[in-house]
Amino acid sequence: MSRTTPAVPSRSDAVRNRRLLLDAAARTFAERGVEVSIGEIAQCAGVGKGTVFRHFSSKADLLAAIMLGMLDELESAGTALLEAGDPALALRDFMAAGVEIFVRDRAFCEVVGRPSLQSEQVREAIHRLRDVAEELTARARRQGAVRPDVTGTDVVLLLSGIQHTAAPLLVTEPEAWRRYLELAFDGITADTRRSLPYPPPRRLPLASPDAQVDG
Amino acid sequence: MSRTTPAVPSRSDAVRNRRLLLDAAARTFAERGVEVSIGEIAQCAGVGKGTVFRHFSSKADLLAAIMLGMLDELESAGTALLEAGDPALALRDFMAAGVEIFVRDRAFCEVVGRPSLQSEQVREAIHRLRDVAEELTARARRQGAVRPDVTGTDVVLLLSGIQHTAAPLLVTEPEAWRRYLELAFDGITADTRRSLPYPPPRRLPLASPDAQVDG
DNA sequence: CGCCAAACGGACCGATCGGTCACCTTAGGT
DNA sequence: ACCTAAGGTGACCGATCGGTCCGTTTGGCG
Repeated sequence: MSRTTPAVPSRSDAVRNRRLLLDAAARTFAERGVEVSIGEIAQCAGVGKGTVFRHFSSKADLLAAIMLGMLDELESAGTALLEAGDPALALRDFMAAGVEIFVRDRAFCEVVGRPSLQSEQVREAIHRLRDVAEELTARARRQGAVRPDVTGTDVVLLLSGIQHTAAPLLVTEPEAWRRYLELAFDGITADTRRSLPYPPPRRLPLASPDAQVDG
Repeated sequence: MSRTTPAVPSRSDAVRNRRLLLDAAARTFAERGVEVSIGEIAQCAGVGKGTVFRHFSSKADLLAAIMLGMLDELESAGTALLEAGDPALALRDFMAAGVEIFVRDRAFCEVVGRPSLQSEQVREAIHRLRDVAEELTARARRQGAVRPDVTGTDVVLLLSGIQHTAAPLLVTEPEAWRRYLELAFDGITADTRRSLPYPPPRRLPLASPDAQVDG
């Protein structure tokens, strides 16, 4: 039973500020994860902290609004791909679109990976996404392109797994996830064996030297 | 330049409390991640909060001590497997051991996945682990068991990826990671195709209904 | 036993966070 | 131009955290 503030206000300054807030929050959450403070988001949007809570009843509410937007977007992409000619390629494209969202958005990873951060609506959106993945997978399976025991749930779960595989490389090799998507896809498909499309990373990148525990 | 308190104190109560603290911290970190408070760890160990900081100069120091222990353990397991008869099986067993650590320890996942939580020693331990994985992989590759362009870095990165793939299923199906380990291993190996050893999950588990953002 | 350095413990500090509220500004209809 | 309700704002609150400090306890040696 999440308390949601009225969808879109009427006054012009209110709609403008709501837009600014959503943009700022999306950017900030994506870059630094769910731990960014409301104050920082407000400052980034150029409004006062109180304004945030006028538009969103809580931080979780703001976060959910943004997560829902991306989940719906991915679901739409998946639905569109159901009409594509090549079922296997469609499934692969869907997975690529999914991993790209994970890669670009740190908060997205955290929310998907931690159920305690998920509102009821987010959970429902994830399940809808699973359903679309199920259809895409079934279509590819009927064509014999994927192993018979691979499900849409597998596919959705793999999105997060692929992102986390490539995560340590993101700073130095932002496209490395393509390598692991290919590897996972090769694990999913039956007999297609081709060389990986991305060169192997030479080393684990040494990240920033600070070792703080706090956020 | 991490400030580390003297390894092991002399007085009997001090050694006992240090042991209690390490055990309590390992358990608590494993179950609830790096965000557990020092106060809670102290209470769980049956000592005062000040005692924690007598033994470890900071929370990061305590965390690093525990992470180092597990990293060293895994490295030893990998080194031992270098002597095993079947190189491919040895690599697979190493990966299984690695994923099991990830699965059992939430803080371990968080530290490996977030460089800002890694002390210099932890980073070094991860690199040593990478080296061992490299040797294991090279051995399997020489035997023709893995694709020629798969590296030890790939293997280490996949450990985290596999864990995160199975993470949402952990509550209902604690052994599900074996399915994704097999899938990843099939992606790594050349032509070995066998049916997955774990049945596909029927649904995404619906987790606890709370949606708090705070720790 | 008696002593004292080492260890213990918890009140305390400063910082930070999400969220509230009472006061002020302003959009926009008349 | 004016009025009013909706919107904006930042000081403020309570909770929590990592870390400190100093008065108290205790292990173990002479």
